Amino acid sequence: MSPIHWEDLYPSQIGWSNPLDWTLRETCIHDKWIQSKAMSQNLEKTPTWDSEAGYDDNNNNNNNRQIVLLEHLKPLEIPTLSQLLRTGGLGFPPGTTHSDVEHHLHHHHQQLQGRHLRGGGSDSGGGGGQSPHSKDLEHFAAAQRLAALISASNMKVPPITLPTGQLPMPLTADLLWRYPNPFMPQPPPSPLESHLKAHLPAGLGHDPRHWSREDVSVFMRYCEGEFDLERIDMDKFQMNGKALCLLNKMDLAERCSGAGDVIHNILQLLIRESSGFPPNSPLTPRPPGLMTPTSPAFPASPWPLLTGAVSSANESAGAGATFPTLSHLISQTNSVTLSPAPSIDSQNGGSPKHNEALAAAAAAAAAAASTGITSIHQLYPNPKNNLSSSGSQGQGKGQSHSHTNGNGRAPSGSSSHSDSEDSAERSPSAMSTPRTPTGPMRSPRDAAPTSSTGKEETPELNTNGRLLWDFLQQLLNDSQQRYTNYIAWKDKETGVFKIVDPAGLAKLWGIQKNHLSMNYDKMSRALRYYYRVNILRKVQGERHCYQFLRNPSELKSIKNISLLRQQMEAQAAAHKLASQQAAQQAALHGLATVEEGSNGGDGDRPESPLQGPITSSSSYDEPTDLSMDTEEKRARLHDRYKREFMSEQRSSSGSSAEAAISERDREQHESRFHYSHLIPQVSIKTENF
DNA sequence: AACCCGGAAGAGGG
DNA sequence: CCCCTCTTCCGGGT
Repeated sequence: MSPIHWEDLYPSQIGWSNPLDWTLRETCIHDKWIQSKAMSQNLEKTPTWDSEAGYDDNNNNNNNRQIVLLEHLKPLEIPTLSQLLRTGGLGFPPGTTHSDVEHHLHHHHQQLQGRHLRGGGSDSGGGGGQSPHSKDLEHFAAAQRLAALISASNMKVPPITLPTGQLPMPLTADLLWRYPNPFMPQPPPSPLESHLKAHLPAGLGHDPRHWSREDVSVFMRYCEGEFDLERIDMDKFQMNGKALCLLNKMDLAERCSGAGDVIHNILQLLIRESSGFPPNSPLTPRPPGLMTPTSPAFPASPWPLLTGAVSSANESAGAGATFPTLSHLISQTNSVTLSPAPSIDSQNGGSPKHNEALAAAAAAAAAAASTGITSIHQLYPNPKNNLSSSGSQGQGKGQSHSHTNGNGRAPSGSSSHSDSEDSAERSPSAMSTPRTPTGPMRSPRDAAPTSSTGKEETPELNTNGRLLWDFLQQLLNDSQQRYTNYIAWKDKETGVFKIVDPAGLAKLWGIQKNHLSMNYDKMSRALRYYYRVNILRKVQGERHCYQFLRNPSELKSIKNISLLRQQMEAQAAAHKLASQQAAQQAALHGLATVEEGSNGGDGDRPESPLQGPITSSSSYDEPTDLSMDTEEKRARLHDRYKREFMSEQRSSSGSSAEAAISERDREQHESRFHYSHLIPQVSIKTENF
């Protein structure tokens, strides 16, 4: 049918190189070739990769070429690997496992090469695709097509740095394996796991991340003996469990060549095993799996997180090579419904057994995934020995009380943290997986009726960390204080926080937004945009210190910031007029505004503040004004003011509604979340600097 | 040098 | 197509 005979094209264009080494173009050709054979009925259409469109290559800093995060995964459109395996979609008999496929591919690749070398390649033209040979190819192709499908969908995968040379294929089988399918159910605990658990030397906790240095030694010795490993140089393992867990396969291999693999796998098993189901991440619970660092098949964490988690910050390091994974931060707006089974999921559909298994698997995967993360973050945030002096403080507060004015249920508004959590947990991610007791969300706070149930009428925005302020809030209010090495409250009451690690935080943000070239400069620009809407302000004189001017609930209830901005600016305009008049008067009196000027021009609006900054309604003037160029800005404000006014009029209740909202908000939240000290706080400059 | 600051343009998603 | 929220650059200041 097709004028082009891919059969002919295939071998000549691609040759018989290792599919894992194919270039984009080769992959494309291959795909088409395969397509021409209509080999797979399960896969509707093969995406073409004839362009580099799939890559974010237009960037100047092309060292950031990447394949994107798994953000907008559309599960139902993508057959999962397991599904394909089940249905034979890959050409493998049902029951074939992930690693089976891998082995199969490898094995046959070798055979293919051999055959080709022996001249067998020629049969591609005549075989019509049914020879064992082409069958083999189909297997390759299937894997690749799956990969292509995955990438073709909006699915985003962890950022990876690609070599600068020729373009690699979009998602080679290799990649596919490395970045396991998110929906691939985690296998049940293997016998090995059980064995491990049962046979660990006494005194060794099951969670390696909690091991002390001595524990690590004990463990290494144990492994040495138990698994008959070559001798391990203990000097190279003078570290605690957390550190040990941060070593990736390669790190381990360096330290104990032969045993590295084994050690790594064991650790991964243990981690997975021991970390039941950590609480949801502060941010978007992400689809399970994709980044599970504990994937049995590829224990090497997909995100090289482990490697550089610590130093990441400083190393402007190329691309995503090093930094803690934010996988759990990755949004899942479209929270992945356990992809595979449209038919299967839902509470009572299909065989309960299968259902259960799926759910469990998903949960397990999720757990596993967050596990890795947790481990990472745990390394940082250790509340004890951490710089996060403020962090610990925040922890106590944020976590337990500080907000819980209504005992019992977590007021959605009270603490930002509960907020975040709230948003995270209530997210549709409820996906097919019913909230089983083992669900990803069983944490202390969760024990209490989750706010998800009690979420008030206030339709709070569920931004899930996609907005910068939300992202920051969520990191700041992480119930486990995992990010205090990046950002921490200086004074939660007043909303003052410090970016401890600007570069690192920027990277996290970059990951979140999938702008891997994000840096502090850019991120801070975004922060600065918040000044004018009174979401943030800079704490004068202190580096990397900012202050939230609105509590999270308030923020969340703001439908869109621009509205807020308009509102603010309108107020500002009004206020400005007033203050100008006042100023004039003052000037007349010779009082002037010395105060204001002295304070770095920021004027901290000491004026209005009586009621606290948050008082959106009563307003205080705009932060902007400081930055403003009077004239111009004023004009602009006026403009906006008018516009806003009009729009308000239009929106019927207009100002009153708005006022109502802010007022309600204040009522609801202010009591639990005061920024009331704002003013003093702000004006206070931490001297030690 | 490392922060800050905002303007300008434009990307990208909704 | 518009709007919003950044992202990316940038020139300038501290």
